[in-house]
Amino acid sequence: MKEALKKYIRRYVVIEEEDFEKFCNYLEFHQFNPKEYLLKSGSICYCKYFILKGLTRTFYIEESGVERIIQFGIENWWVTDMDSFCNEVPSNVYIQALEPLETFSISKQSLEQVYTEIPIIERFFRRLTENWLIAQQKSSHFYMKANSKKRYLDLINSIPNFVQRVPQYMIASYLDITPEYLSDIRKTQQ
Amino acid sequence: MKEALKKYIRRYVVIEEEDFEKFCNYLEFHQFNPKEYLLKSGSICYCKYFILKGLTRTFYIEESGVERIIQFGIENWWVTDMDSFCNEVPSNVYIQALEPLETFSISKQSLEQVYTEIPIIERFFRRLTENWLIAQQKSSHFYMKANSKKRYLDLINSIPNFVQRVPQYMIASYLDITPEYLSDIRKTQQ
DNA sequence: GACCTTTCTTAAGATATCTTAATTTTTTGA
DNA sequence: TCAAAAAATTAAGATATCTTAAGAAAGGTC
Repeated sequence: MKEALKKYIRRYVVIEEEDFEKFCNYLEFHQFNPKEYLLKSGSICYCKYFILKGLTRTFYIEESGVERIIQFGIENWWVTDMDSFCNEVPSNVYIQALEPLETFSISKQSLEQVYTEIPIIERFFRRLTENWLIAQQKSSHFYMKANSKKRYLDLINSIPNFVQRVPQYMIASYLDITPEYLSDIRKTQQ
Repeated sequence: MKEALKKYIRRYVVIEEEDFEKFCNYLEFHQFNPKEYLLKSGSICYCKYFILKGLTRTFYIEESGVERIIQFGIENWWVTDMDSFCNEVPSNVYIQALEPLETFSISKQSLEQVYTEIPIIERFFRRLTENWLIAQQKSSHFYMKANSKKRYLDLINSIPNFVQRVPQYMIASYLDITPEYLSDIRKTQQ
């Protein structure tokens, strides 16, 4: 189980077994049922979660009451609300399990301690954050220049069989289009 | 001149004079004239630039030939192409001075060395990147839910007298709308 | 100061996407 | 297994934004 995490970390840094084990001592294993919340709007996000198995969505609720999905989390992904986690401010998003979920979590407090005790882990998270930023930039530029259809095609091609795991109206919400229009796109597509 | 940078770093971490001075030894002072390029598409971005004075834009050119501005850089801002810098791949953006520009730059090679020699600087850049990510996330969510007019009003309110420093068609490009439509928005606005 | 270039504005028609509302299909839970 | 709830589709009319094209204003240079 820890192997997946080790492999993941080694994509970013060279880490000794010993340091990895030390890091693992700070992690907690946590399971969630579908529809259960890892985080609710209004509370502070005190953890980062590494997804071992399952699927999450991160969304906020507009004034109009509409839910907007801003991120999905899948296997080998860290999920958290960065703003709330880093700045210890109340979150305005929800993080919810969509499938039976298995995670490792680490608290902010632990993580700060880890950064000082195991510098290679701070390096790992620095690089991870850099890559996350790069991905976020790319997707937001792609989002700007591509129309809805291209965004949809991009999504279904980027993560194989991801679309099957999530109801279509959530895909629409993530792509920032209405479910009706997504339906339209799919019709003219096939 | 170094004071601005020191002050900036101290917004993120507690740093000793000594460490700061050590870090400064790796920096190079660099000036650019308006329209001069800090980076051109196709080449690798080997530096991060800290802007002491002036203004930059980062843009790419679409297949259609249209320039799309994805970022402006102003005083007390680090500019670089993160993807190209971190992964040493050819950039697909241009970074250009719009005003006479004064910067400190640091090369990737130096920076890697600094990370190992002065851990507090690695922490600084970790936190900086976290905050950058948070800002990027916020702006991309705002962008999604707000219409053009709201995006324009948000921009003119967020950085005082920024709009005066940049031609309107560049503002339009940054807001991802046509100059004609921005003109329209401004008309109905006042 | 006048001319050439760049930037900004105006307006008309075109298009992508939304809204609303009704209908059909699929999923869920008792 | 069936009824109720949730999700997906369809279609018509509405709206935000774009495209094109032309004219007006502003700025830079000899």
